[in-house]
Amino acid sequence: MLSVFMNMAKIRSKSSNANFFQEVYDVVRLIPQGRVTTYGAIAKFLGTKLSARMVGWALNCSHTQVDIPAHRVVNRKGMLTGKHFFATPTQMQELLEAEGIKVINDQIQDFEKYFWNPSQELM
DNA sequence: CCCCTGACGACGC
DNA sequence: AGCGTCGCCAGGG
Repeated sequence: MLSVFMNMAKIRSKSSNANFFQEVYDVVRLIPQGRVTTYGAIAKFLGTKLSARMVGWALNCSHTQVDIPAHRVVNRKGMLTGKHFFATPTQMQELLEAEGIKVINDQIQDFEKYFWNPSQELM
């Protein structure tokens, strides 16, 4: 948690490529239950140098780590493009629905309502 | 070292 | 409103 602020300072000076996984994980861990955010929002929060692609890539490497709620990260349209990388193809949707988020055809319903913007919420 | 490949996103047509 | 292109940047072949 607090490391996010450390990260912000770090990034402001110079972001470390070696630790940017950790920076992504820290932000993802802060996503409240029942809320979702996007790859791009995380990338922007961490400084735009990290393109949204890199955020997805970092999450990919984290699929072993259990304490990362990666299911709360979707693309900018609210689609579950990463569901393929979970244990089962339906797990991501099941996790979201267990938190009260409705998903139809890999698309989160009322996405704007659940969207959590780190740049805005964390300051 | 060059080329390809992405859990993405902005833009143009 | 959809689809194609291109920029993004780290790894792998």
